[in-house]
Amino acid sequence: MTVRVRFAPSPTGHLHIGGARTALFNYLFAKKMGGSYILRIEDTDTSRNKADAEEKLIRAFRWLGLDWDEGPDVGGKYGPYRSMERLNSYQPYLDKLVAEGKAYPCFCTKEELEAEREAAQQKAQTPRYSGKCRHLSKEERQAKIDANVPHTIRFAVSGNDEITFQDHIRGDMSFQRADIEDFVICKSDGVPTYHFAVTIDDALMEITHVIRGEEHLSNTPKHVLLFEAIGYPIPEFAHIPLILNENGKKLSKRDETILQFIEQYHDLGYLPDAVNNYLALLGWSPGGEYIEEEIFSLDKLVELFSLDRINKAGAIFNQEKLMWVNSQYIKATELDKLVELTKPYLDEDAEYQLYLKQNELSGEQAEERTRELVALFQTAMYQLSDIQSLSKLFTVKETKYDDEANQVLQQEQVSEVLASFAKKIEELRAYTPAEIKKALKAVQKETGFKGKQLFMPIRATATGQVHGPDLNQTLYLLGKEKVLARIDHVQKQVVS
RNA sequence: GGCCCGUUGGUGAAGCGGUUCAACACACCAGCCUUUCACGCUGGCAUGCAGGGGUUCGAAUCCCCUACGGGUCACCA
Repeated sequence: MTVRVRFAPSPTGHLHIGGARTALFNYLFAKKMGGSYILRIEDTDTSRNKADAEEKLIRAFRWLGLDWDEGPDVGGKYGPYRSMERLNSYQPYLDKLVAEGKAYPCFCTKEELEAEREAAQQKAQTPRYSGKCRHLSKEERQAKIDANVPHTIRFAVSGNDEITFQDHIRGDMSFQRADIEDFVICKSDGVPTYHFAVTIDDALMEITHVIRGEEHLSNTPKHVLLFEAIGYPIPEFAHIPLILNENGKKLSKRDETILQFIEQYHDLGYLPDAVNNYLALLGWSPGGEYIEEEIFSLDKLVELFSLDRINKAGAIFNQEKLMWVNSQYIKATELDKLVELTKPYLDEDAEYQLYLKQNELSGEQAEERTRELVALFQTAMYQLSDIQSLSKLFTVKETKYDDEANQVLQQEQVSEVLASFAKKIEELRAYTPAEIKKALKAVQKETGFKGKQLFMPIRATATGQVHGPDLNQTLYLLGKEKVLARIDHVQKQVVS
């Protein structure tokens, strides 16, 4: 049997990290098993569908590199891959279930149902459908249908036994049939509900494994019932634990304490494999010899993945760890590639553009400067967009001296070191990192100060901070004029 | 509230009845490297595995109860 899995989102907005992680697990499993990974759009909630949502979803997935074998845009033998284009597939099953008495029309209005629900809740009872339309006589039914009374179709759940199924992650699951109400499988506008659409779709598309979020665990008995009713084999299930926010709650799309859309990570300069890598580790971990590693390429993840190593408990999303994973990928990226990826952030940065202009850098020189910057900050970037704040070190006109810097500038050797250094760089025939290094050496010789006593005053003076990238390179990129001006400023203002 | 699911450090997690079982990673702290900084490296960080009962010669690992957390109870998916 060939494995066939699917990710079946509804097109209601951006792809979020939970969906991406579910899709990733499906993808990894399919690839690992040599099976097919299918993208299917469940758009039966016509009122909530957003026009460009599918397009955004697809763009985000393409960026992540989770390509599907069958889907709305690439087609496939089991198409179409949008529920609303599959209406013809659902109808015969609906008719059959009604004809067999396994489903029936329900004429209750939303208002009636709502009232019943509220009444039940007031009495602290579990709200559930009364089943009143189930017992309508043939004649009553026909009369209402002839009178065009709007109706839904409900699935008739009867019996007292248990519904059981196997979950790859949780083991044996069982639910009481009596606890499941007669649920709606077709809405009054003739569109099937999600429950009906997914099961028919999964059945007809010959899906072998349903890997989805834990929020669907309690829906699963309904699906099992439907598979049985239409006489199709029941797929295997794997309900993966939820991704939680830092308060341990299920992510809500309105939750703004956390960046939860893939697009946001794209925009901030995350590398797709870093996102995949981190997401894979949320709720899953490789066993065996790889247990002490954390960085895995997509191919490696495919190789290592298995459903039984998925955790049971929900996982709190930790943005810091994602950032760290991303930084590992940035460090491992070849400079040429990294420059290419980072350049857009500098291109859109007004301050950097101004800096290039003021330093009369254009064309190849500008490219070279960009490259130098990226190289300098490669180990400091956690996100590619960090280049914008990092590069302020060079582009900002007036530097602010922070407390630590001011403290350094109180030291008594500062004035002497600065004076010597200013003189030395004035004498330089070329203002390059290599020459600056020599000048620093010369200052050491002349003043006798070295190490922190030598470098700190200069770094603090030139940048206003005591932390930063390589000093030679920093001084070089700052430009001679700026460095001299700041030395002058410090000599006059801060010291004394 | 009913029904499900879960509970190892701040976070992700390893562990799947017994030779250090409380790995590893993020974060944090300390030190080293670097004539400065960062990267990196090294070390520290749960006397205990939600709590209480069992089972067993022996339990984080099996069973039960309690507590807590989460999911779900729509003509949403």
